Amino acid sequence: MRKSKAETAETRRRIIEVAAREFRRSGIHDAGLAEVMAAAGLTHGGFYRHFDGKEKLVTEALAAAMESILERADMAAHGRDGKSGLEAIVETYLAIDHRDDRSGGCPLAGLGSELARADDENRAVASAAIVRFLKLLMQQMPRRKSDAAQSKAIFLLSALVGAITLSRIVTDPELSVAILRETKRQLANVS
Amino acid sequence: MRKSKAETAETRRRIIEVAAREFRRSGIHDAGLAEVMAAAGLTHGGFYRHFDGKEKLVTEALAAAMESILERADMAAHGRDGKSGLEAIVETYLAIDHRDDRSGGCPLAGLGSELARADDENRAVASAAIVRFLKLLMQQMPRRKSDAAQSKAIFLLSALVGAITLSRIVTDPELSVAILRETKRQLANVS
DNA sequence: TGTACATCAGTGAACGCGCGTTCACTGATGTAC
DNA sequence: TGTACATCAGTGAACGCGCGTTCACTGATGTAC
Repeated sequence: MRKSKAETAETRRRIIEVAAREFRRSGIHDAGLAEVMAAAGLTHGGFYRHFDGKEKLVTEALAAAMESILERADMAAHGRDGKSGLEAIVETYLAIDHRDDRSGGCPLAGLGSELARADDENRAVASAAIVRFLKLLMQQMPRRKSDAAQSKAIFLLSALVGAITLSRIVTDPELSVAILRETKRQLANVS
Repeated sequence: MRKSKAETAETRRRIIEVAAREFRRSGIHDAGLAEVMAAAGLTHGGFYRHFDGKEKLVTEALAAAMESILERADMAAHGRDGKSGLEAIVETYLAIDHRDDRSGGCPLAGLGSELARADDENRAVASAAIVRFLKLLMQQMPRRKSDAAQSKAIFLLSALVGAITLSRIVTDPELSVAILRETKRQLANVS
């Protein structure tokens, strides 16, 4: 049954990718290893050939999820048409598609309160991603190195994460879209 | 061992109060019933004399936690000195004390991503509280019944919830306080 | 290049633990007369 | 008001289930010569 090195690396990559989705979809605790391994097309027993334990997988999956979100925000900022980079990022982030795509969405929103209780290593990974997100936002601003730019970036990210979180909690569909729409509208004045 | 009706009601109330703290401290899933009951000075077996199951307790605890936060925001808005009602609420909410008090803090921040995955009943309870929070914020505004007021209230709440969540995730203490400070600063311009 | 052996990815059963839930029991409270 | 019985809050043991982890085993890959 032994697999080639290339296949092993590919399998490991696939487990991380699948886990990143499952953790965001069901929460870190509620996504079981057997479930993740099955989604990767494997049985649960083989998990420990790739990772030392669930926590290690969480760390890698979190990093991968943040990477993909940052990439998406970066692409939005560059592929804009007429809009400013900030507007493009905000519109992408506060899209209904993002609200409805828990599995593929931003981990800061999808796992926010769980991350706040995570161990130092996972919080450090999330922290690094937050810093990169803030830098990405600042790069879209005219006076990008000023304290004011950092202040605005922090504010923006807080509003983005809070709005997606609230829009997912709320049971009234109209209020849910209003949260996204009005947060977008107000942020247009800020940036 | 039977207790008087008054004692029974008091015990039930205490279980809810303790649970509201434990759920926020450890997360809904990670706070066990035995742990909650022990914190209430009881053994776990008696739990089912008061509630049909864990989910029912979660609903009541969530309602109680939201109630207490709304009350605190309301008090802040009234007990202000010189500041506007909005400023007072924002300062109370974005205080370092609030960031550090997960057990007693706002459930929207402390349980946000878990609530987004909760069942309809619990999301409905959270929703009702969100609506009340928005109304409370709108009451502090000059043109309190306008669409613009609702828009600002939504924006404010998103930023508040997002900022506390992020400030709890971040491992760099300076960045953590900066998130609270700068969100406060930017909100001063909005309101 | 070919061969013999070691390595190790993956399987599936089993283990151990924690947690929600159930249950028989106790004895004080509540109620019917 | 007093008495006899029913009710039920709380206890602590036990159950059942899910989940993370371990383990013996298989057989293909990698490596030493």
